[in-house]
Amino acid sequence: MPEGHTIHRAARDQQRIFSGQELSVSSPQGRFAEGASLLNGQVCLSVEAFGKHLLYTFKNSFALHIHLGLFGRIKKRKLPLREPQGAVRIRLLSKTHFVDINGPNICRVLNEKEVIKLADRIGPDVLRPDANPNLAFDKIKKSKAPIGRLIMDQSVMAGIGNIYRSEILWRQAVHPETPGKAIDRETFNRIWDDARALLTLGVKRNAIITVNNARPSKNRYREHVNIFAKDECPVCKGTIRRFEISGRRAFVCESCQPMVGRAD
DNA sequence: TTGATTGTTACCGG
DNA sequence: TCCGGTAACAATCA
Repeated sequence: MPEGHTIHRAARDQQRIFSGQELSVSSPQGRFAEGASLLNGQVCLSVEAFGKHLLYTFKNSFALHIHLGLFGRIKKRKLPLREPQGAVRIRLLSKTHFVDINGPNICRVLNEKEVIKLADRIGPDVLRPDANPNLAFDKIKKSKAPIGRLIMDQSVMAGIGNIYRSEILWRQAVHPETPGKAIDRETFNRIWDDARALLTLGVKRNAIITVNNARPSKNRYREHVNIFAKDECPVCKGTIRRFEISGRRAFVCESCQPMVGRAD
């Protein structure tokens, strides 16, 4: 489910309802009971996203670190409380709302030192205004790894997931197997700017939308994409090739995304 | 029951 | 030391 836009949207929503509030923190399945007890009754100072990582900072200087992985979900509801559904690892409750986090890959309490360490290993986040894209370009221009791997490597740049990867490179006419060192600054800027624009739209609409003029949302999470999991290129009508990058499926239109600067 | 999935990390060999 | 590959883990649904 989650790419960067999901986490940023969750952070935005929960910042609004939780910051400055004393939270009740519990672990319905008992699988995070020790962690929950460290945070229970504490005042939440902020809820922030770093790439796909979600960080709740509490007044007692501890922080809750969540990563949803491939399957995790965040559900935010107004009171009254409902029974937890499925694998709820942790439940956060204020006077007005509660949030259930199902099946996260990471759910743990960090001290201040560990928070710094976490922020350090995450690359510039396309959705954060304080991000420095130069850090990403410096790594890309030195790498012979394919650009399709690099833009999804969260230590190079943060926020892009498997769907946005194929979509952004198609929109910018860049072949995913182009070596990083063959990407010039102008091309990188287009990729970065498009990623920022698409993920920003994703936060706003709560959906992955990479086509222009997508229909208005229908109350329901819905994708509007060009080539991801599709067979035909919407522009040239050619066949979309399916292959893998680092074990994740990738899509390319060989005629709209010509390969340049292949290293040999 | 099986397989597929919008993700990350640890570990190992070259 | 730095890669790239593989396995493990997480939960849900068709």
